[in-house]
Amino acid sequence: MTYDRIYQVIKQIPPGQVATYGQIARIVGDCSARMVGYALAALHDATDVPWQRVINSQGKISLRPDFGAAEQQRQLLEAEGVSFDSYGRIDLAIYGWPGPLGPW
DNA sequence: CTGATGACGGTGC
DNA sequence: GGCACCGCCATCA
Repeated sequence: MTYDRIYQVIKQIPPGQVATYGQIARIVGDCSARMVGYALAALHDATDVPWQRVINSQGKISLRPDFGAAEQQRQLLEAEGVSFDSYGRIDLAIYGWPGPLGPW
């Protein structure tokens, strides 16, 4: 699985923190954020990957509300202590994942 | 094998 | 700050 690399990085995201697609792509070594997004799109409900902690550079959920996953994602993050603003965005300056090794 | 598509990012206007 | 275009690579028809 080519996405395994991406999943491994996402699994390293600690609770209460979120990471952007670009962040993941950068850590993995692949600059193509699309791969990260597509990797998550291939996920299923029963997965060990905390996909809810992966958001776009805007700090928002890219998923359309059609699937209802966005709502689930928001609830999961709120349960971890991540706060959403009135725009439904996350403050990356606070909850942004610094990286697997710490402050980058 | 070719073409189109997709949970995006960055840059330019 | 928002919108348009390009690139990037795996997957599907």
